[in-house]
Amino acid sequence: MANIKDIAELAQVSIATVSRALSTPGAVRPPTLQKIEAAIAQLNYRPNMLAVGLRRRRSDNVIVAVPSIFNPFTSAFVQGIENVAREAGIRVLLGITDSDQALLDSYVGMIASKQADGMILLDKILPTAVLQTPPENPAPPIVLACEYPPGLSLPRVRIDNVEAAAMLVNHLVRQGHTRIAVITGPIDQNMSRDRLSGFLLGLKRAGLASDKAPIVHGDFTLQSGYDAVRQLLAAKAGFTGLCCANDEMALGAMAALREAGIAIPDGVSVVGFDNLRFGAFASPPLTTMEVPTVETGEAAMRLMLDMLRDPLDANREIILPYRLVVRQSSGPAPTAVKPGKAKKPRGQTS
Amino acid sequence: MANIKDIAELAQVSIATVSRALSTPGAVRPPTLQKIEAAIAQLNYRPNMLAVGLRRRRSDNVIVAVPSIFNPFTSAFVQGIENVAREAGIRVLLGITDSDQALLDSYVGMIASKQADGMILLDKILPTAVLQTPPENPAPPIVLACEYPPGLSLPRVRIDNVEAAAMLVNHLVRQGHTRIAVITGPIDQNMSRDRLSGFLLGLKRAGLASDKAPIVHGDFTLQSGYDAVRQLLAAKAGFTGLCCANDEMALGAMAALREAGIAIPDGVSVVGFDNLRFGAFASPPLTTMEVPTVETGEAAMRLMLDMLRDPLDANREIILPYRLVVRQSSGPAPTAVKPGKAKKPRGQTS
DNA sequence: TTGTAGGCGTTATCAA
DNA sequence: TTGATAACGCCTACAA
Repeated sequence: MANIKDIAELAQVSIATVSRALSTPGAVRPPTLQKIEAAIAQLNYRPNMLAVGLRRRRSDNVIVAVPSIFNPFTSAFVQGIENVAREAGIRVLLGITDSDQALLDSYVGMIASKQADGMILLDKILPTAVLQTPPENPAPPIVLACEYPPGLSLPRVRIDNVEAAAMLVNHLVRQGHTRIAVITGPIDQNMSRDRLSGFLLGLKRAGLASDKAPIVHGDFTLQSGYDAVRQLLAAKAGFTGLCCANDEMALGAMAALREAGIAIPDGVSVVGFDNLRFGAFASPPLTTMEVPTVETGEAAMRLMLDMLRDPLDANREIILPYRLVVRQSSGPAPTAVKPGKAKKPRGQTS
Repeated sequence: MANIKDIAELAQVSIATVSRALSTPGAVRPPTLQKIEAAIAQLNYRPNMLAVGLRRRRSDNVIVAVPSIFNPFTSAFVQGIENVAREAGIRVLLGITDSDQALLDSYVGMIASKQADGMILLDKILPTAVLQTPPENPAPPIVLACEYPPGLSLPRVRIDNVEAAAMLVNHLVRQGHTRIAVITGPIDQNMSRDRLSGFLLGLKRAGLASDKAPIVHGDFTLQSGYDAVRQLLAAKAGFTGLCCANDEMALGAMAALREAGIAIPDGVSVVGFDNLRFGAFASPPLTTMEVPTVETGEAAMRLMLDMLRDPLDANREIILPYRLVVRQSSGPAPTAVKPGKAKKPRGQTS
């Protein structure tokens, strides 16, 4: 593979000039530039970015640490990051952590070993390096997109999960629902806790006893939504509204309700969170809270670019908007509160 | 940030010894090793992988090029790649191409610029560098996981989409279906074409006129499945079985059927492809063809490791198994074809 | 077993 | 505007 020296020889100039032609073409006389460009084309030369990075002391890589990629939210988030990374000439390294501390720390280590310039973190756990906060050396460039402990002052991007969740409850309350059950996400996640707080806040605001609301803990999977409803029904929790901490669980929950012969929304109104595309085509289409997934990734990457540019300045927080999407899975509360049976899920109008 | 020289000074040895301690600890006397390790710990030293790569002439990065990450199949595929990459000490770079030739070529360029050692490609397009096949310099290390033009001899991993699709048709045929419609994926993709061929092959094997089967082209999205069914119904294509080239379209198709008041499977049996997890919780649960998504990624990465180890040897093809998953969206063909409202079992499109 | 020294391919600092 | 040349941090013959 040709290197800068080969180009210099072929073009009859010094390697310094070739380097300049590459980085500051304006500083090279046009005829010289042309010779160099010809040589580059002829030898099909590509600068060795390892060497460039070694000299420039940066890699132009940003590592994105996510707990799992089996997740539409993650996909969208990564897509957003890619969008702005690409036009900034930054490569995105994907690190899957399984929420394993050692694994996450090893990815953070890639910053120290110059394989990446910074990290965007979408995980419930935090790197040891950040938690310990060694006072002398500054924390590595990290942007948070999920966990946000109060003590730390890292740049972060998020939505107001609390208010968004409260708005979902409010939507049900305004339809006359008073018995509202909740399926939470994994409660070791900050986001899940926030959404739960929001659901409870919504109940409280409506004057409903939030401490008596039936609450089941799920883990964001379809199966856990399904199981949660079975559990609620077995406990005879008599509810007409069901708030799920994400759409995937809501879809699982709807499957369980159908199986139990409970009509949606005539028997139970179901609302989800995230506006997954599958929700729109469910039976019936799912009412949900739309959160800006791609935009979250874009904002996170912009924050990272800021931070890389000026590590001190970028201590910011970005809060993105949310939006209620009403579809047919939610409707007026039945007058008599009893999960009736044998009604086939019917109808939808796009 | 500390470098190897700092360690050498602190440990009172030469940098060569430190380097050895890192790469071949056995070649260093234990007491010396201890001093070095102590120094490394004290200075919190991490080797600069850019410099290591420059010397060793490799990056230990593999780039994975995918058209989009908004796709459960892609997610699983990448997960599989990560699985085996991690234990091989290889980092995975994710490149999203949007199926854009220039973008893909720019990712391939990362191999020439030493940012990555090879590429795993899950896309319908191929790099210019591969297509042109410059006779002198060998093609860059690329593993194919989707497109597989006969002319090329790159390592590849895939499933037998043709036979798998035929098996789906056979499943319907054995239930007595004779009027079977097909929704294809984007036909510019090899995989879509294969699945279509397989559907047609299945019809032919059953003695059904495959050239008269109603066929609508979709693009693998929920919406396109929905639209396709509307189109079929509008054309009065009178079918009792519906083969979709992926689950996502099948779910969209089911939504459209429900909307039209057609029962599933009593009016129309629907089968999909991929065994998406959402299919199991659909209404009714979707019959589908399970393909080994994670395993495909794992196999692709193993092929890549082989290729990196010995570029000449690794000209192989791996074909992975598939499995029919029967759920409630498919059932016996109705004896009299009159699903719900407003539909006659006559006429056809193609 | 350890040390010396010459690259790996670039960039950047000086002079010229 | 161009050219020498010294880093960047590490690895690896080759010597000792």
